[in-house]
Amino acid sequence: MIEKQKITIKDVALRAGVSVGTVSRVLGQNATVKRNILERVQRAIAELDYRPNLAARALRANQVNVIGLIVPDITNPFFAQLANELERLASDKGHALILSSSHNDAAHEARQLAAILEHKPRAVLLVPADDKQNFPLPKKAMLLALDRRMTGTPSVTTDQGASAALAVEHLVSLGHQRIAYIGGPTQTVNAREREAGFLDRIAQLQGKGATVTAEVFRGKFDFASGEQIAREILSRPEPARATAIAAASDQQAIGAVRAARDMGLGVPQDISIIGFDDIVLAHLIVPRLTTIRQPVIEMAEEAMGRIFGATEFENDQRFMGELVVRDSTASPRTA
Amino acid sequence: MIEKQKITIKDVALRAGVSVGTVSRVLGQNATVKRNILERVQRAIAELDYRPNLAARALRANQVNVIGLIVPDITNPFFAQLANELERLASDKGHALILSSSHNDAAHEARQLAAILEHKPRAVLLVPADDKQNFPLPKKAMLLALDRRMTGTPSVTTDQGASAALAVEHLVSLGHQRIAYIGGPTQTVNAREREAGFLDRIAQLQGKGATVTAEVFRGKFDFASGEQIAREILSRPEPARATAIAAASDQQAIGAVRAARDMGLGVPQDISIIGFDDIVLAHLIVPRLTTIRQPVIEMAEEAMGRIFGATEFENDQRFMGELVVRDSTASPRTA
DNA sequence: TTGAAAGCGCTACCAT
DNA sequence: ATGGTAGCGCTTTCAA
Repeated sequence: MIEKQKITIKDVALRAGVSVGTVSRVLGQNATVKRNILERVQRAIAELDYRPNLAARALRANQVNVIGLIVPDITNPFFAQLANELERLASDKGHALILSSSHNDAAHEARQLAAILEHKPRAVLLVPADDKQNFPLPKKAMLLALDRRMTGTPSVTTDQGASAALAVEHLVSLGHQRIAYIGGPTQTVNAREREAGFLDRIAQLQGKGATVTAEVFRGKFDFASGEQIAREILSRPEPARATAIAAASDQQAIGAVRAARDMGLGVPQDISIIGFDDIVLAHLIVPRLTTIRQPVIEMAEEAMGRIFGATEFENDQRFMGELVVRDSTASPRTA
Repeated sequence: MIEKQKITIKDVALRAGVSVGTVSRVLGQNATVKRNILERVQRAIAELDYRPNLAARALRANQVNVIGLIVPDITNPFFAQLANELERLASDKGHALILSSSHNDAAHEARQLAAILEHKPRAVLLVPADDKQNFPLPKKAMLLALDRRMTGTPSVTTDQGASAALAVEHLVSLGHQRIAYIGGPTQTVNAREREAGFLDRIAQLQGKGATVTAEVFRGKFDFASGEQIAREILSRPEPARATAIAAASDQQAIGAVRAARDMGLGVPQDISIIGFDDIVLAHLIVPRLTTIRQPVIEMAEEAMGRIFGATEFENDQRFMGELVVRDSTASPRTA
């Protein structure tokens, strides 16, 4: 144990033979300080191993080098990856990341946000549980919705509908005509937008004379939901059964793969399965999962770029998803 | 946008017709305040919706209601689950969680720790990348090693060796005699302790006349490492090939399952595979993974219990792992 | 039991 | 360009 930090700006000023104001100026950006004084102060700082007291700065500036992040569930691999990228970028900028989970509960989320706001963060990144904000927006602290849009708040997201349409195109190009869609909880915008985008594209193709049909099932975004719903889908008698399952998340898709295997069905021989997100696990499971990739890194960089003002973008920035074809989709046997 | 918070203790004092000192006393624990005054102040607080300024408190107390958490990698499902539990418990106690990732880099970890310490957290929980601490310990801030032991620092961990031995017992009881062990990176204590515990139990059984043997391979804790090493193990000609693979992490084990399947080998018919950790995914993959569960929730509760002083434990608290038998292990065909 | 006031460490303003 | 100093909001003495 070394002894507690107690070196203040005063000690530095004393050693450098200048006033505290001068030391503060050296510390700050716009150092209008003479060269020799500057060096003297910097030497004193180094020699004393002086670290500025963040609490004092926070009190003075009413702002602290912290970024808040609220995700629905950090054990969701997609959000873990997002948090990972954000932490890395924040750390590069000398900012700490305060993490909390809303568990997809809007009331809890509001409480978490209020708690984080009391720490006077530079900004708060929120993956909203509900797209209709149910809390007063902070004036000074910057709030940015991430991955899911929220009314009245700027956002950085993937275009859910257009991305989901890619799944339709892939399956149809493979020859699938009966598709089951496993949607997410309808209170999340993303679940709704993905579903709408999916169905719209189906309808569009039908309008062009295609014989494709889609049936919608809904659950949560997690593994268990996907497994359970897929079991229901696959227990139908063969001729009427869907030949492909499109899921609103990779977790659901992985659950669906498990259900198929449990029921003795081969993926993709007996049933094609496509996910959404492209979590790391997607290319590690058996079979490797075809999915729609959300550009996590780009989204994280865009969000941080906005916070640190390096960029001046429109309020709602949407990225495009990308189809990643792997081994869980193929043409239906009867095609 | 509502307007910025500006209600201070002064406003409350004014409205309640008391001094700021009295308001502060009401706010604190040991409120030696007359009943009617107390109520008056509390009413003023409620009416004004006063929230104490955390930065000012932090400056005064040199301490803030924040818990630091440094994990090697938040995208590792085990650490995500740990972070999730910790965040929940911290939130219950009115503390925020500052998260950062060391990426298993001791130097980076030291920097992250220093950065977090500057925020004057109530405590820092560390899953150390290296068991030999390479940074000065803070005096006042409480440092607690979690999941992995570290010399000179109190810790809350699972007994790695004894838990790994459970895997040996399970496989041997199934009749396996040639076992391959996929270890983790030897710079982490847990990898070493698991491996040592595993091999010690093997040696012990050999001493009793058992014909069991183990061969050790080493990689990282991740999916890819497990897959790659399993591929090597399984590419040996059949008679000499191991009939069971024990991995140092569930991620490795899942990678191994993928390798086996890719090579046309059935799990557990052709090869038994057992993991370590019991991440959520373990019971969702195909086949459901037999593994050794680490008691994440208990560990998180123990850690938080110590931080909040509810408990007075020995310096190094070790929990026992638990064998969870699922579908990825069976008797070898030749047994 | 309550009020008054010092002071935590820092930044920014006003003098010089 | 530099020094001196007020004051951010709070807790905790010290008096009364």
